[in-house]
Amino acid sequence: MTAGDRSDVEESTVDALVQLSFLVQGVLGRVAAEHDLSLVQVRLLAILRDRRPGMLELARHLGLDKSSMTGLVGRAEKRGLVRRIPSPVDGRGVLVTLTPAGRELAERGEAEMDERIGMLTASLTAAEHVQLRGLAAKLLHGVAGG
Amino acid sequence: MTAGDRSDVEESTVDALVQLSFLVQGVLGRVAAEHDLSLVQVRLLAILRDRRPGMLELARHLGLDKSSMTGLVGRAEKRGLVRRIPSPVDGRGVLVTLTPAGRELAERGEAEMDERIGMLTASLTAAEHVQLRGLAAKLLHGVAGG
DNA sequence: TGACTTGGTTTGCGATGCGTACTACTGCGA
DNA sequence: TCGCAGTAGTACGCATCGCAAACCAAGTCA
Repeated sequence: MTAGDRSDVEESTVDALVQLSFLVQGVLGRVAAEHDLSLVQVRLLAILRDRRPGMLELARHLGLDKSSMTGLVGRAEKRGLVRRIPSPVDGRGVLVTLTPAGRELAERGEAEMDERIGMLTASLTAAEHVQLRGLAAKLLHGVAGG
Repeated sequence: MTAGDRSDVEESTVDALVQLSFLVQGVLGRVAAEHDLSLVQVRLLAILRDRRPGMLELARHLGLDKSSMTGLVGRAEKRGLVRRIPSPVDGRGVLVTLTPAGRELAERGEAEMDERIGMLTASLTAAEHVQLRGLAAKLLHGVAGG
């Protein structure tokens, strides 16, 4: 083993985590595709549900280059999901906001994803739900925290 | 709530799961990118580590169209990671196999991913490792099992 | 005012993935 | 043995996606 000091037990945890992530992303991707959306588009709409950011801020949130945003927002705008509004405080700036159609799609999509992912966890007991949330929180924390 | 019969507690489990999957995929994607590979390429190499499938079988494993495989394998071949071998039993068929360079990259990449994902779980106790594997297994099972 | 910064767009490039059409080989029945 | 439906792959055209570099216009600051 290249990472010689990691036990087999830990390796298999890694494996479980990776497989799980592919499972979840697969479901998300499939649901998104049913609405002719990519995962990035979904995330875009999700962000816009409670914010009205500029292009640069969006790029930061999505981990994309600003030049990629132009296209992403442009395509979403062409589909009538999103609108560009000139910033009232900065003549260069643009604020991106959901259209009613975009909001509707965002909400429907989110509900559907909740449902479909929820189906995965349907067989878990209440205690297992708690466990899972706890573990996820701990893993997610480890990133921000240290 | 559209999915009205799902409790808030369950909703937040879904959220945890989704966030976790993005976290893991993000790490994987970053490691892959450091080697100029996409996640699909990594999966391709991983499959080839212990198999020598045809294009169609590969497409099934990766959930891609067969026409997408031509390009994927073609690019990998151009980079010297993979080789196409005419099938000995089927004149139409092609077997895809790792070159030594491809195998080397696949192994190094896998080790690195194990390590990087392992860093996420480093703070978990032994008991939590067991929990996590158990939960993942249960979720993954639910898919195949029904 | 002039230099620099900053928010966005444009352009060009390559990767990715799909659908369709096409080629070549297989297997099978008459 | 011939002929034909089915199968494995490829080629092509299209759209999305993401990056990098060049560029533009509006703000900032000395």
